[in-house]
Amino acid sequence: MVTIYDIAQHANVSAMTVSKVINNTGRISEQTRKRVKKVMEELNYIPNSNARSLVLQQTKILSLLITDITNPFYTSLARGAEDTAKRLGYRLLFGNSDEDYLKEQDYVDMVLSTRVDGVLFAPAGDQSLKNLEKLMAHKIPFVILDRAVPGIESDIVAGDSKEGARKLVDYLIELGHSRIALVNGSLEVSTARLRYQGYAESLKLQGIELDHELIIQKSYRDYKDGEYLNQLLSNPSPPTAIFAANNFLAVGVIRALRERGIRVPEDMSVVCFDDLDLSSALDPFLTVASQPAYLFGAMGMQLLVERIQGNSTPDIRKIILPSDLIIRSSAQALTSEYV
Amino acid sequence: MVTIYDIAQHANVSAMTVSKVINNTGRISEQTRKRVKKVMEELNYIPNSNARSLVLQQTKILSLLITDITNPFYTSLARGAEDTAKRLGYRLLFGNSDEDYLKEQDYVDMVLSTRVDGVLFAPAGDQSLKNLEKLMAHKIPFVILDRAVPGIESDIVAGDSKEGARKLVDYLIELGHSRIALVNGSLEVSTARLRYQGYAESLKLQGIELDHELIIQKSYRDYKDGEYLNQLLSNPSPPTAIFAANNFLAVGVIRALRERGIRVPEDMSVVCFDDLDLSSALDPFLTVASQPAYLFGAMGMQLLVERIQGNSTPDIRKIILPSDLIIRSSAQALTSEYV
DNA sequence: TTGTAGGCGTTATCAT
DNA sequence: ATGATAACGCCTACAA
Repeated sequence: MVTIYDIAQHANVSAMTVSKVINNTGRISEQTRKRVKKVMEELNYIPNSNARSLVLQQTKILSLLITDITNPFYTSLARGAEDTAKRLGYRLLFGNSDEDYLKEQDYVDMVLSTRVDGVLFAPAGDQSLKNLEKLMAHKIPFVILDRAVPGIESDIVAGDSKEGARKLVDYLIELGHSRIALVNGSLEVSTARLRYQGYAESLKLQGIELDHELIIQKSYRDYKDGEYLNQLLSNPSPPTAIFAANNFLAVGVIRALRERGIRVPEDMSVVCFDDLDLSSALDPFLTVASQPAYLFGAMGMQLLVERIQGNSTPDIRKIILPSDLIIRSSAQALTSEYV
Repeated sequence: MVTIYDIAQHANVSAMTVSKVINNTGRISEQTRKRVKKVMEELNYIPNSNARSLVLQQTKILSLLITDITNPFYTSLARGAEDTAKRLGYRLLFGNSDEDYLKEQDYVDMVLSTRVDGVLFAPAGDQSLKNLEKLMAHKIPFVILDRAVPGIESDIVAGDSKEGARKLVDYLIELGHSRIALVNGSLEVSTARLRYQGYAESLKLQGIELDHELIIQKSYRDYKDGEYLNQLLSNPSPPTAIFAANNFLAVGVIRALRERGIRVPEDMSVVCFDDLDLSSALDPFLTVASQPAYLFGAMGMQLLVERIQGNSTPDIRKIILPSDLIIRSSAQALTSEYV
């Protein structure tokens, strides 16, 4: 491998001079600068950033931890993070936790050994607490994305889950629904709790009693199996609408409904959190509370880098991004016969 | 930061002994091993992989370069790559080229300075040649994904684009279509060329003359604007079916058709390469040639690591993965009135 | 079984 | 304007 010494030798200067040319630091004559640059070209020299990291005590590597790149929400988020990282001169290390805080832990160890300059962290859930604490113990700056973790005070970019849920449920109520089921993520996850709260508040404000029989807990990733629908449907007074707490769950719900011969929205209205991007472009069907996923990543990355580079320690910043109610056709007014 | 020396000191041994404990190398008494491990725990020691990389001359970092993580095809591919990399003990550096070989070049430079052990490379197109050559010049092993690049002989995992295209067009012909348009990617990209060839061959075998007026060139990413449809539709003998060379293009085609009040499949049949995953789960609409995207990533990663770790230099391996014709409802038989 | 010396490629500091 | 030296944290080779 060609090193800085090779360049130095070929250019008849010291390694130090080469280093200065590379980093535009210190004073060197235009003449030698030219000569050195020429040699670097000829020898195809590329500085070894590991060696650099070692002495500089910074890697210019950031890491992005999400639960599943396969979910369009995180996919856009990742894109925002990557674009911004690149723009700011950072490389991006990447990992999926699969909503599993143990996988997350492995990843945190990886990240620590890499000595990344910071982490963009979309936690699996409350159990991520110890993983985050580990990061703190090692003084690795991080910004939390999407899900707050009780016990952790840090910069965060999240959506307004409660408000979004409220909009969705309000909308269903406007359409005349009162038996509204909630297919939710695990309550170990802040967004699921908030979406539940929004759901409950909305019902309460409209004077609709909350029926725990209409509430299902899943993991955000468990969308294949629609078994839980049986519980909902066998209810003496079954729901006429379902609020799915995220896009995956909604897809699962709709598929399961169709398997049972239940049409959406004719027989059952369905709404959810998070959009489906391409799907929605193809077929504007799902009524959703859409979150600006790209911004989550982009702003999170921005905050992270600011914190890393900030000489002072500014106050903790919490950015709450609103969601948009996008009304399409998966929910419809309850026809009088059902009322 | 706590280093190997701190551990050594606290455990009353030399740094070397600690190193041996960490790497399970050389012989050390169970007693000191225990003691050292205990100290490492207490001090929260995590080895610095940069320092390690420097002396070992390997980083245990691989990189994945794709054109757009936002495309479900690459998203699944990325997932396969990540899972496999993790399983094999590698970290993954990540980048989007946006079908732009200049962005790709930036990324290659990044990758070189990181001294990654290898690269999983989904090229933007034929112009990626020089980027690949740069990798070769620096002796960085790589595996090409999805798109072959003329002039480069390397391990590759790709789909059978020609065959897939043929299946799709054969299917359309079976349905009675003969005026079949092709909305293709740039011919600077191997898959676009092969899909064109498959299209042409299929037509020829069925005795249908190829009409260049029915062929559109786009970039695989240009799917927003449906302007090109006008050319197709104003044809004196307009197409009754459209073969879109990838999922993005298909979405663009369908949206543009709908904007013009043209129904799919009633007024126009549409098929394409690559599936839409979640979309298709929600609404099995598009008839596609589906490629095993996850496998592209997983197998590619496997090949890459084998090449990196392989003591010998085995022959170049070319893996061609078949695509599946998935018949749904976006294409239908041509009714007699149009024949 | 354990330790010493030297080096991986770079840069900060301080001379010259 | 340029260079010598030491250091970043770790590991290989060799010695004890």
